[in-house]
Amino acid sequence: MTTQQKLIDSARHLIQTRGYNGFSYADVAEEVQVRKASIHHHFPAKSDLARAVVEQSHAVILEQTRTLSGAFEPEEQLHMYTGYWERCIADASAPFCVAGMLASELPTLPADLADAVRMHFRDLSNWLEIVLTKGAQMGRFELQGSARQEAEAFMAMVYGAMLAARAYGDPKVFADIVASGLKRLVPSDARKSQQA
Amino acid sequence: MTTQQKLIDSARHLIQTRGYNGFSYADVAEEVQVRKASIHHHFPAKSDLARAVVEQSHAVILEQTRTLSGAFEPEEQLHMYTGYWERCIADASAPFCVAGMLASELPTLPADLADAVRMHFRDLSNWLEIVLTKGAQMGRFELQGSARQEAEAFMAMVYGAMLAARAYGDPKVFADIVASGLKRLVPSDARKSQQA
DNA sequence: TGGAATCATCCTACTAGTAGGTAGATTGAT
DNA sequence: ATCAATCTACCTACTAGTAGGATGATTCCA
Repeated sequence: MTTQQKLIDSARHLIQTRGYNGFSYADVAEEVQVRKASIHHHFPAKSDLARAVVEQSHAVILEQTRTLSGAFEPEEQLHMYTGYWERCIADASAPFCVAGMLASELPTLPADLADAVRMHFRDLSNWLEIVLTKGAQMGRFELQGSARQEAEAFMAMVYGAMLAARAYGDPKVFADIVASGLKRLVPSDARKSQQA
Repeated sequence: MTTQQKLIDSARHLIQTRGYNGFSYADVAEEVQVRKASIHHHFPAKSDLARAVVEQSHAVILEQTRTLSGAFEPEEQLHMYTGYWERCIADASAPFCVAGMLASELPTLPADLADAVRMHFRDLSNWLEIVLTKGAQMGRFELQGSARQEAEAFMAMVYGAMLAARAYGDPKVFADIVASGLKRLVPSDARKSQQA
């Protein structure tokens, strides 16, 4: 793996656990075992490094949602999305979404980095809206508001669940909250026939 | 107002907008128009100041929920709780809950401050659990899991909605998400009779 | 094929500025 | 006379970022 990628990986982990204002080039330098000046060679400013982290995460998610959308049913897609985070949080490999962490710090971020964060949220909620719309058309989901509203609400619950899991120091909290959120989308008659 | 209270108010505002790692004694000193050393006289360490902020907010919320619980119906109580934040976010006076902000930074916080944050979440979810239980007994709410689970999910959605509103830079996002969350708690037959 | 120039990478050494925090003097009310 | 509140002046540690040199691989060209 290239030094550049090691730097991004280290920065990602540090942002997830400590936030943008909570880590320094010195932290990255120690994790990757290079000098601070070497980081500046690859990423002149701290915001460049953080932006690279966000844009790479963004690209991965975009690719994965594209792959998922052709091959799986709407409810499976949602379940795979939440399941991904469930595993990340449970094994502590990624205890928080990078964009979620940065969103809480948004007012303090350099403009270019803030833009990258906003794009993540825009694309994620767009994808959720599409999945929910499709699921509703197929009769798999029962929406109570517009697909747009339900998508925002679902996304909010996922990020709120991450926050709660962190506050309680318990990954199970995330799983429980998200499970109840998924359950609410399933039509009540389908739920009853499953229970029977 | 005492200098001490001015310091707490300033710190609260700074934590809400910039987070614990995003503000310094120099920021507070400028807002309150005193020297840094004067802040250290009242709050020897930064974590002491932040803890005072959290504990004061905690006390206010505890008192308000106690007042509410005797005088209002469960659905009114929830509406007043979310309405409080709706107004805070809309007029930008308090664009984020202090404890929510600090929870995202939890791994970087001094132990005593982290404990204070955890207590806020514990008490808030306990209150929500009581309100939801009462509402369910009165037939005003239709819970799909245990009251405990529903309380955690509701809380997660409120905090996720704050995050989303910040990401989009639009207070209306918070209002929309929370409205859909409240709607979901109302039994479907009550909803139908309202629509009719 | 044998340099010679180029370039990316990484380094040591440094800067100016800011962080949280301390020592000790001054003020003013009780 | 005491004591809380505030101040000036300072400290050490750390921040992001820079200047410029060493290394080593690639490319250009005679």
